[in-house]
Amino acid sequence: MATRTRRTQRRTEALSRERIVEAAVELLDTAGEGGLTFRALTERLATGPGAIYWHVANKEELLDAATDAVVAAALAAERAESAGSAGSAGSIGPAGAAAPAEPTGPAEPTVSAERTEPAEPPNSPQDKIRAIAFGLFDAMEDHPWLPTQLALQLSRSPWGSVTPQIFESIGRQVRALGVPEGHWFTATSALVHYILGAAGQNAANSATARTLVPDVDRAEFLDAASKAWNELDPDDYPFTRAVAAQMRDHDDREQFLAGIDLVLTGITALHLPGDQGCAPPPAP
Amino acid sequence: MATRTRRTQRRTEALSRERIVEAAVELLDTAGEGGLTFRALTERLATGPGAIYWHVANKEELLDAATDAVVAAALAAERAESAGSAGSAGSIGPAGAAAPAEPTGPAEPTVSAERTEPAEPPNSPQDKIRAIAFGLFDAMEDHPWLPTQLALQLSRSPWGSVTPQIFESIGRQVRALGVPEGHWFTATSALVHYILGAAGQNAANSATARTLVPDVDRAEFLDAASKAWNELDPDDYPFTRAVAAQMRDHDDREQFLAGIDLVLTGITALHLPGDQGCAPPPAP
DNA sequence: ACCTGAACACCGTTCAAGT
DNA sequence: ACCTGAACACCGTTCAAGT
Repeated sequence: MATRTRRTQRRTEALSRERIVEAAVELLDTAGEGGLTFRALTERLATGPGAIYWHVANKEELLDAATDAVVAAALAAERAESAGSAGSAGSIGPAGAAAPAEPTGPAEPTVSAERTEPAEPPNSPQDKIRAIAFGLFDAMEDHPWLPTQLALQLSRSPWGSVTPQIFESIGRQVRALGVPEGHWFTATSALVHYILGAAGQNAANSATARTLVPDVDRAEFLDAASKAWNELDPDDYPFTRAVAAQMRDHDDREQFLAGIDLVLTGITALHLPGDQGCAPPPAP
Repeated sequence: MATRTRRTQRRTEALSRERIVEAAVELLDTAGEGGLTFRALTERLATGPGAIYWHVANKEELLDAATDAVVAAALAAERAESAGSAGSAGSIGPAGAAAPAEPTGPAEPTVSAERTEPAEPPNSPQDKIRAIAFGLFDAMEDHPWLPTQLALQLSRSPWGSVTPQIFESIGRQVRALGVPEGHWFTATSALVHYILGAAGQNAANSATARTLVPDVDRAEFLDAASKAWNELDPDDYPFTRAVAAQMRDHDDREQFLAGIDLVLTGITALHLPGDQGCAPPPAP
């Protein structure tokens, strides 16, 4: 709905891997995962399949490149936080996905009561981790195909090109946190897994909501999902049913943030026993 | 390599959804994700495609059912921990995947030094969470296609049939942990995301190792992957390079366990301030 | 109700041929 | 070096027809 620029591509501008990947991303955004076809691609680029195969080995590589580009843009946007230059973000990723200005700040602490953020220094490693996480979170909402492709690529070649990007971004902040080197891998892995999993799940919620009833608010969808959970067998699913209401009423970004803070707490509590070690003490 | 039973299927035994799903799992285990084809399936079951379509709506539903069955078997095996009955596990899942006896116990605490497990009561909620996690971990190693399909289904319909299964298993233990109800959803989500992500990544490592050089030990693969990380641009990937060695030498199960304990620590520290609140205090 | 199997539409990929 | 486009092999799915 958002992407409208550059329709009816003119046959000028020589073909290039970059242009192909760009077209692939637009096609994925517009027509969904099933919409990316070599035929659709050749039409949009006004060429034959052979031309595309000269720049790209196969469809898998094309999908990887598209995933790579979108993730890189999301991470670059976050990196340009306090600095002014937008880096190499531009072009790829529609709408405000790569907007370097404000990282769409985490939902304000509307939290019920108990968790009173203990006045962390702004721009702390924790803050930066949250910003990176929300950058990926937003990218997945803008590109509904991203979670799936990310998961596919992670399953296919876990040490491929995307993982190091995300790993590096988060890992630097884990290091800045003061975590001893022996625990870098574990701590970073935990954060990355949570972020990708939770952000992906949330994006899937939005996507499903959009698909089921294009115009409906996702709140209505969550309501329906919550009802579905409520109709599970009470003997087999007591917990899931009990949590159904909670799921319906939750705010995505708040929930996502709470999960990140949970992992962060685990990291600091387990690996930084000197610092202050424990949970943020309830303000006195 | 393991599955050998019931080859050259006889055309007796009426077709059923269950038999189709079973054949699909075997085909996936044997021939990989690309090997599951309606043509291969009809051959194996000695029917036509129409017969399959009478029992199953389409390929997507078939893949979902296969995923469902394997996950259910893994969770059932864990549930039969202290009890004797194996439940409805049987049949599906080759080799020792669904063996109800010992949950392949988490790697013994070979931990370097500092983390001295504070003598948790055996069969504690923590222990059960670890057992469930390792059950899924093992299932993913036995069925290399499982992480991918799990991720696909999660992206496709996050509140589908598999999620509640896993969510319920973990969630019950989160409740047993004493987490206040308001935090059930966050805590359970964090655990599930970490477990699926980390187990999947590990399974992908093993799978890639097997694919690249069928006979090589996965240690050699990790060595190669570690070298690949070491060849990344030192300016762009200082952290990832620094962690490469650590990745090479790690023990999967130990690393996986450490991550679970990290999230568990976060949960208890953040949500159980009364209990003892903090990280396992170094034994006096 | 359950199964058969030929047929259809579509897809990724190749390759001899052009410039 | 880069592009064309017809052709190939294969796949998921359908459906009229059988029992």
